[in-house]
Parts: sequence; C-alpha cells; structure tokens
Amino acid sequence: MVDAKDHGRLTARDREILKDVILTYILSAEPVSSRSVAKHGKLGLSAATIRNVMADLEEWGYLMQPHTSAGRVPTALAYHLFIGSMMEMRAVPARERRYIQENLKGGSSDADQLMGTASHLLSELSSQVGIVVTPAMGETVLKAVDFIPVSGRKVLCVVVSSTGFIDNKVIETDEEVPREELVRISNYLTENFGGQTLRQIRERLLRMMVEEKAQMDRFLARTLELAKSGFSVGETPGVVVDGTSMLLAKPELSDVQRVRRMFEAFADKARLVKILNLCIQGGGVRVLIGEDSDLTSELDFSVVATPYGVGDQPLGTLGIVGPSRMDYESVIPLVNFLGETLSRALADTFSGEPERK
Amino acid sequence: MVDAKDHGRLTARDREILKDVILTYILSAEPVSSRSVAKHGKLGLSAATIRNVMADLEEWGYLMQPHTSAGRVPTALAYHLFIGSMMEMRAVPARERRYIQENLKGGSSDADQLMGTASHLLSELSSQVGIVVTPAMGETVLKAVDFIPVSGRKVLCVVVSSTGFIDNKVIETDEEVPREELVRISNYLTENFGGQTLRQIRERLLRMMVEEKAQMDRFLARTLELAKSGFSVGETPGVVVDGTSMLLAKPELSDVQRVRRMFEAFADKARLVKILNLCIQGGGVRVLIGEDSDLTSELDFSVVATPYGVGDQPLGTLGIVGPSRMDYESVIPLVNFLGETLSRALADTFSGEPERK
DNA sequence: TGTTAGCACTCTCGCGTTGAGAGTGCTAGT
DNA sequence: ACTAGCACTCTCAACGCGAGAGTGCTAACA
Repeated sequence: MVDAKDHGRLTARDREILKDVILTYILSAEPVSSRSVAKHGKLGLSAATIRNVMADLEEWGYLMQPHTSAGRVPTALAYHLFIGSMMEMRAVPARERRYIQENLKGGSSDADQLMGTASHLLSELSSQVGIVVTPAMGETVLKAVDFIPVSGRKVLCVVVSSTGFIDNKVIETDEEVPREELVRISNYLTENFGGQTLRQIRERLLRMMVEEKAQMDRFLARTLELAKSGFSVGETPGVVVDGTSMLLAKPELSDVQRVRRMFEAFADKARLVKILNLCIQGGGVRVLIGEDSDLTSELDFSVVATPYGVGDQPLGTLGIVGPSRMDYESVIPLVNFLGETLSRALADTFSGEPERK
Repeated sequence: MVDAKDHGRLTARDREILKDVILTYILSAEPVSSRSVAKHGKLGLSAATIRNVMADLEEWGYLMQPHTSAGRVPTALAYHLFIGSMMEMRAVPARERRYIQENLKGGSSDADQLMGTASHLLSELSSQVGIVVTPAMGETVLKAVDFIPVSGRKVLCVVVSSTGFIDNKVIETDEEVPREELVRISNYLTENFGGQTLRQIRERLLRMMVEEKAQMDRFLARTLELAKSGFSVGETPGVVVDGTSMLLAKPELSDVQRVRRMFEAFADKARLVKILNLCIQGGGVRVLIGEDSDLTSELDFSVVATPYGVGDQPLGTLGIVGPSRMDYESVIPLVNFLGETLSRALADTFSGEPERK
C-alpha cells in the first residue's frame, strides 16, 4: 500500500497520462492499453514510453492490471486523485436544471413525494442508482398536529413537520372522545409544542406527566395520552432507492452472482443509511470509493453523496451509487445541485412563517 | 395446438404419469426423464412404457422437450389441467396462518401499511414476487376529511377512506382561511359527503357549483373550493411489489438477459395492473400461465391472483408472480388466505360503524 | 395386445487443445 | 530520454472429442 505523499512524485506528464487512462476507462469499461493512450492522447509519445510511465503508476498504486498482458485499470487511489485535483466539473446543463426544478418544487406536494422524485431524478439523470435517506421523524420539527375521529374509539393522528413530512397514525383511545374535544386538543398541542422536535416534545411530555400528575384535569390528561401515542413515531430514518434496474445494463454486472450480491446490498437499508451518512460531514459532496466500505469494496462501487437540510440543520443525505467507473465530472455537480434544490424545496414547502428564529 | 376436448383421451395411467412429471419438474427445475418417472413412480412400469406415454402426451400438447434427447417439460396446458383436476390443495399451515394474522390485523395501522405487509408476506411465504394492486383513491368511500392550516394560504388536506386509506395533499387557497373555519368546513364535508365514493362526490360538487352558483354564501363557496382541490386525488390504482430479488435465486434466471427483461416487466406498473386485474372476475383465485399474457409468456411466468375487497365491493387484486414451475398446491391456498385476511383487515380497520347499509 | 429389454442415435456439456490477438516488459538502438 | 522491435504471457473463441443422458424404434415376450 502506498500512501498519499507519493502524489508529489507525479510529473505533469504522469498526471496527464493517468487522467487519460481514467477518462477512457470510464468511457469504455475495459482495461486501457498503452497503445490507445499513445494514439488518442494529446502528447505525442509512443506506446513504449507510455508503458514505462504506466508501469510506474502501477507501482505507486494508481493503476492495476487484471492479469499480466491486459490493459490497466484505475484504482480507488487514482479516482480520488482524479476527483481531488485533476477533473474539471461539468456544470449541470441548463435543460437538466430546469427539469429538476420543475419536478422538485416545494409547496406543491408533501415531503415524502419530494423524496421520491429526488431519488428518481438522481437515478434518471445519472443512469445510476439514486438514494435518498429521509430524516427520522423524531428529529423533525413539529409544525402542526391534528386528531381526526374515524370510528368509535379510533382516532387518526396526523403529525406535520415544518419541513413538510407527514405522518399518519391510527391510535385507539380508552374511551370515545367527542369531535370538539379532539379539535381543542389539536389546537392546544399545535400551539404549545410547535417549533420543537418530536424527540424534545416526547421528553417534555414525560416530564409533564410525572410532575403535574396530581393537578391534571380531565382535558389535560386526555391531551397527554393522545399526544404520547401520536408522537411516538419512527426513530429510524427511511431510505428511498430508485433505479436499481439501471445497473443491469452496465457491463460490470454481466455476471448473475454479482447481480445477486448487489441486490442483497441494496436490500439492507440499515447498512445503506450507515454508508450514506458517512458523507454527512463537511457539508459538500463527498465520494466514497472502493475500500471505504464493505459494500463498495466488494462490488467495486462508489458512493457520491451530500447532506441536505433546512438552514443549519441537516435532515438527511442524498446521492447515487454505482460502479466506481462513473462519470464523476458530471455526477458530482448533479448530486450537489440536487442537494441544494431539495433543501430549498423543503424550506419552501411550508414557507410563509419563519422557522422559529 | 391441441384443444381441450383431448382431456377425455387421457387414461388414468396417463394422468398419473403426467402428474408425476409435473411434480418432479416443479421440484427439480430440470427436464424430467422417463427413467426417473419409472423409478420413483408408484405404478411399476418400465422406462420404455413411460416413454411411449410421454410421447403421446407430447403429441397432445401436454409436454415438450427443449431438444431431442432431453427430458420433458410440462406446458401451460399441463399446468392448467394439473391445477384444474389433478392437484390436491395443501392447506396453509397453522403457523403461517397465525403469522399472517398477527402481521395483518386491521385497526392497528392504516391501509397503506397493510398493502405493504400483505405484499411482503406473499413474497416471503411463497418465495416468489408478491404484488398488491391498491384501489384508485377515487373509487374509495369517504370516511372523513380534514383541513389543517400549515402556513399562510397553504392547507393540508387529509382524506380518509372508510377502508383505511389515507391521502395527504397540500393545497393553496386564494386567501388565508382562519383555523376555525377550516374546522367547520371539515365537519360540514365529512357529515354531508361521508359514505360516498370520491368520484361520486366530485360529480356532485360540480353540479352544486353550477346549480347553486347564485345563492352561495361565502362559507359554502370556500367549502366547495377547498373540496374541489382536496378531492381531486389519484384516478390510477397503485401497485406494491415485493421480493423481486427472490427470483434471482431461481435457476431459470441464471441468464442476465432474462433478469433484465424481468425487471423491465416489473417496472411497468401499468401493465402489471392490467394483468393482475384479469383475475378480478369470478371472485376466487385465478391462475394465468404462459400464453395468457405477454409478460408471462415471454418469461415463462405465471400469475396467481385473487381480488380482495370489503363486502360486495372489490377494491383491488393481490397475488404472486413467478416462474410457471411453482408450487401451486400451496401457493394457491396461500393467495386465497391472504386475500381473505386482507379483506377482513380492511373491513376491521375502522370498524364500529356500519359501512352505510 | 400391451409391456419390456436392448440398442442405435442424437444432443448437450465439459474439457483440453490450439491459434489468434492483444498487451506487456525488456533490451538495444537512436 | 525516447522509441522500435521482439519475445513472452495471458485471454478468449473455436474446435474436436468423449462421456453421459435420454430418446425412439424394433424385436422379443407374456
């Protein structure tokens, strides 16, 4: 294993050749030979010279060959170098920007739909798998709550978060609660607890139930009971995956065994969340390649992801997953743009009232 | 092509042999030879005799061989005969019944969740792909409707159907409507329109808007405006698919091309609905094999499906899809049982009040 | 006449071989 | 320092071959 300070060893020519190898490999999916670099490369060198350089690059850990006398393939190290200091981002084309913005504007739909379309857009525009990690409901900020009687002692509880997430839940009360009282309870809870996260609210409720147990009147007792059930929503974040079938077209998945492992990997939502959330640090787009996780290393997959959220609070992560050989130059800007657009859409969903300054 | 009256030609022995071929093929996924039938078959016949019979069965369209000098494989005709008059249903084992009932009991969750678990149960217990077609929201019967102010002119509209389906929708009003008025509107609509399907309601609303245009007061105008937006929900049924990755383990999908086609087939939701709804007639479980549709014939897949619903009204379809070679003897009872259980769960979801006798 | 044993025939599948092609590493020459 | 040339290695597709499995047919048998 060669460490990063070796980067300094690369001459401008070395870098040029490495870049060329990476670009052609991304395009062709086949090991690239010295000959092809010599031919189509800008610098007029012969194949033999290129060979020497490529041998060096292999020694330093940037390239590898599947077997002797095959062309060379970039390693994760090479991709990282490429992304870090060699490639030039290609801005998202205007028509795609418009397409995204049209499909992903806040206010017209609730957050769950937004998650779905975001995931689909990611997949469609990158030809990879699109993934969106949705926030755990418990971490979202309460906007409104409402109880709707549906029959007998059954009540439908609707929890609306300030970022547009909606949770429906049927709860059963001890005794039938009249409609008017449900309205009063809804109003009371919305006014008194709006602006806090569901987790905070749950804790506060517990404290109230202990402290004020004695002097609670009938109304408050019922309110707390309903609130306790209604606010006990999911602790775990959800995952929306779209476009897995896209990958079947890629040449690296011509083997059924790999296809199976891939689907197993995508089925394990918990692990997906863990991997995607590795990208939550730093704010911008992050790229995981190969060794960084078991999913990616086993299948030679990469993850390009970025956090999204409203204001300072991160809500979740979004990104794409696919073979390491992917078009980073346009995929990274795409993920970045989608992260921004989704964040804005979520902020706009229930705009009109500041978030709780 | 041989038609059905040939059934009469089959002697008891022929049927016995055909049945044996089908059963072993279902188990082994490989063309079954005369030898294997002779060996393990009850009737003590030699392989040569079996061969004669099998040649007849092939001529009559019940068997076919992938190539000369391979064993024989049942045709769709054979499966139909098998299902119609040869197999003996295996009742769903008690532990599975319990498992299903525990996971699929109404009242504890809303209908969308039920659809999800039903689909998952189908897939898990049959090792095939589970599919549930959910009713178009417009065909469901209104139980309650509620408007929740979320910010400025934005209002969240919650439509609850009597079978437990819930639809959330953010709508934008012309001017801000005070909270109390929204409550009044919710009550008014719930009381006056509960018990009708959304489609009926939409039509009645249109009539009202035309007829009473003149003498409408401010309240009614607002109400109708909100109702019009809120009730304009999906015309198209949804589809929940689960367990596609199960099929990757099956030997018939060892080829990547087939895997691709399969995923494309499952991605086309509209076509799935159409195929599943072929089974809606007749009430009980129906089986489509091979030629019956392009999806099934192209991939040698079968569909086992049954309608579900509350009372006399069918709501949707549910079933499983997989290679024609499937264990019909237990899969059919399973689908049947799940259809009944889901129907009951939906009926129970908001029990306590009769449906509108 | 129905059943069985035997045998030749056909087809698939796995395996080793072979030759072409692609690509490399090395060395000698510029 | 670069390049041309050449021998070497490895893959891949094609081919042939033999084993194995299964059939169809025919002749013998009850």
